[in-house]
Amino acid sequence: MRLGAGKIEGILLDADYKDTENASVIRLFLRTESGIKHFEFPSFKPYFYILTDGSLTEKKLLEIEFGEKAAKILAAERMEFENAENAFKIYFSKVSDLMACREEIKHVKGVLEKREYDIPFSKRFLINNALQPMNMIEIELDKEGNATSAKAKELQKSKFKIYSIDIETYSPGKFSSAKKDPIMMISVAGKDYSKVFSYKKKLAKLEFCKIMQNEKAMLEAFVQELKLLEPDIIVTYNGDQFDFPYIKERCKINGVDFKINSDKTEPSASRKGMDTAFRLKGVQHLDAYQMVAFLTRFQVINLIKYDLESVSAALLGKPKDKFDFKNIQEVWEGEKGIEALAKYNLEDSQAAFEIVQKYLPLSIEVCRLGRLTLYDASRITGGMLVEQLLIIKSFEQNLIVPSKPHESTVTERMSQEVEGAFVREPTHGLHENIAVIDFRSFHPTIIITHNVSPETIDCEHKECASGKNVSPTGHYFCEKNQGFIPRNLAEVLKQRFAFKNEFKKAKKSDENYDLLFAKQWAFKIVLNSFFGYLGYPRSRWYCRECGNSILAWTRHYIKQTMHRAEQDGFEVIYGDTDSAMLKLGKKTREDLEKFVEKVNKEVPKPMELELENFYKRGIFVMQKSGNKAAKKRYALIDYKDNLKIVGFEYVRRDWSNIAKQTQKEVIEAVLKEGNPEKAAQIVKKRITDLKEGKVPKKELVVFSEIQKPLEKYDIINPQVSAALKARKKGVKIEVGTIVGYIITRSGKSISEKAELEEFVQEGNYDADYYIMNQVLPAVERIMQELGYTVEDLKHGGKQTKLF
DNA sequence: TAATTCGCTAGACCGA
DNA sequence: TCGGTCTAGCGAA
Repeated sequence: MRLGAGKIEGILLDADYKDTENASVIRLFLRTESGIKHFEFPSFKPYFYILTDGSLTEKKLLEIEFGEKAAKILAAERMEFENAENAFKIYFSKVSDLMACREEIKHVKGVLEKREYDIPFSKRFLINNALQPMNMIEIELDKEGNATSAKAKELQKSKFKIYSIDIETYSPGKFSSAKKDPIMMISVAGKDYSKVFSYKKKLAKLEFCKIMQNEKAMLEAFVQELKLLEPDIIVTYNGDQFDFPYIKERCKINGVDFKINSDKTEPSASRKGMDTAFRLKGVQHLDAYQMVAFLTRFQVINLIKYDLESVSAALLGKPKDKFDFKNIQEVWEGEKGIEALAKYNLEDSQAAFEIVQKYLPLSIEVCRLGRLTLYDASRITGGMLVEQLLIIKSFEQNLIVPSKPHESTVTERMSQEVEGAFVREPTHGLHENIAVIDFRSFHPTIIITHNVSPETIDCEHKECASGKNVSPTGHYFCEKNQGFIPRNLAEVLKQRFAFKNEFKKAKKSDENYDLLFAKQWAFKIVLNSFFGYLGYPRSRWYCRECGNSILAWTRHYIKQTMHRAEQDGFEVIYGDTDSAMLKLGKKTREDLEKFVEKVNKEVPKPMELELENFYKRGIFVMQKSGNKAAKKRYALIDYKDNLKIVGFEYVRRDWSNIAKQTQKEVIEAVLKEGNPEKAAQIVKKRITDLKEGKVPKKELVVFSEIQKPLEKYDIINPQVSAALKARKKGVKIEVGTIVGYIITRSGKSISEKAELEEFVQEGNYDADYYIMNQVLPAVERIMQELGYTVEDLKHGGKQTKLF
């Protein structure tokens, strides 16, 4: 359609391919000055590799027919790879021909293996042409308007057109069903833009409402508006599962064209792992719920609950009022309070919009790093991101990519046991003047230091078998040739440190502050995912013995460091995986710094021990049962009075606020003020409040995730019991639902007493439970270290002794 | 379709 | 009714 040769610039939004009768053709979607356009690349053909015994020729390959349609290889080319022999690159006209061939090629005489046959065509194009979605690219067009080349342009700060949408649906029964229940309203929010589409006349007086005749007209107006706005990104909150499939179904029922893809076709749900995702072509669908899951996976954020209200409150500091959906039917039909519903609908869109604004830079860095569309980048896992990066590196370094393992291999790999890290049993009690030291990027630096890689393990060189890369497991790694994994990981590590340093120097007011934060974090994500990927059963670069060797080295190095510290006169009080806690005693900070320096002269580069911080005071407690000090739970306070609480109930979502808050205040009184009497008073006060029935229910909620279908539980614990009761009342409980429950006064066992928060009246709580099973256990072992018993705590101070 | 192990704790379940 | 065992969930690294 587009005629005339020339160049076009634009932001790359998407890549896919289109099938014509004879060919599969790559298309790139660009945000150009005149809107979102797509361009076709007919010269790029689908391909994969075969490894042969050397007996095959190009001519022979071209004669073979595959599948029912007798698909043929378009062209075959001999290839030279460092890590494979007698390889051919075989091209096809269509992806369907490739698929037919890859099924049958193993039966061709002379073919030993197929490789890179499962890399999607459009992803292949982005990888091979070094194209980064969400970045500027330049395309060259020939006279017919076909694109002949595409190349990345210089990095630039991009502004995207982002609009967020949300729907409210009619739900006379328990849940809405797209087949019969209409959409009541649709909100759209963007920068300086707010609109709600509906069809209730009463809403007309709200300036942001656009009122149509009926649902059909509303849907038409909404689709029309999207076409007009032409966003680069459409944001939803759970649009993968709910909004988009629902809108699509309602459009179908009402006979409305839902052609919002940038190529004017209808979008559809696609599989993404176990779930379905909703992919748009060109314009990118960014599901903020998926984005939040992504941020959680990579520990950028840590939230208790993942509904939009909680996420908005936690990330934006804006608590949203929850609409009372119990009466939604009356509201809609009687129109009483319907304005509040419209406002609520709009606020949902706005909240999702703002969440995306805040974290989009990180997702965009992942797009660039992995040459992934925003749709893919925002839903990717750590393992998949590492794999993508290694595929890119293989292409750049002229290496052929290993295949994914068969299912039987995966099962076998899953059954392999691996010994993990070392955790030292702490010295319990209250300690003063503590230093925490740790190895920065421990796993990655061990991989690089000892050249750990699937191709370097137990190499044929005799010298390597007794050299510096012999792991405590007995396996050894080549000293002569740097492995694929360490080589590329070293590059990631270097970039991560560079960006991290740049970010540290940056000021919040700097223009590129957010960008630097995103960059260093994106590299951190990849860096930390490499080790897991080596031991991940579906990995293409799986190496269990590599993983075991790395872990054996972590145990070796941290124990050695602790030993050295003791030799130098420090008291080691704790350590976990990559860290050690030292009591300075009579030693000075300078002594400690010298010690760190000394260790760093001993350990090979790029391994490095760092001083994390000095702490004024710290406390370690005993296990609840068993006569040992508890690992992975402690509290520290630094010299600026910052508390660091680790592992305790305070950081866990499955404890009530009242227990957590009391624990925090107790820790504060003990560590900051060194005042256990005050701590005892705090506990006493809480017990009194509980007894008097004064405690508001939001302080009593315990959160827990339902991790499997309710029927599948062998043991009915409190959260399952509460969930089962709630389901009967019409609450939707799915795998992954996080329920908040309260222990009430009605029932015998704790499970019987558990009810979802929303069904509990203020004041209806089992005070005894909250005293004996929440508040006291949370503070008991802390106070025990200071010589206080539970009885002391109940009375608000130490009981006078008889003597 | 999916990174891992180590560790702690609660509360149900179950047999004596 | 008691205490041991098991299921379940979450956090540290």
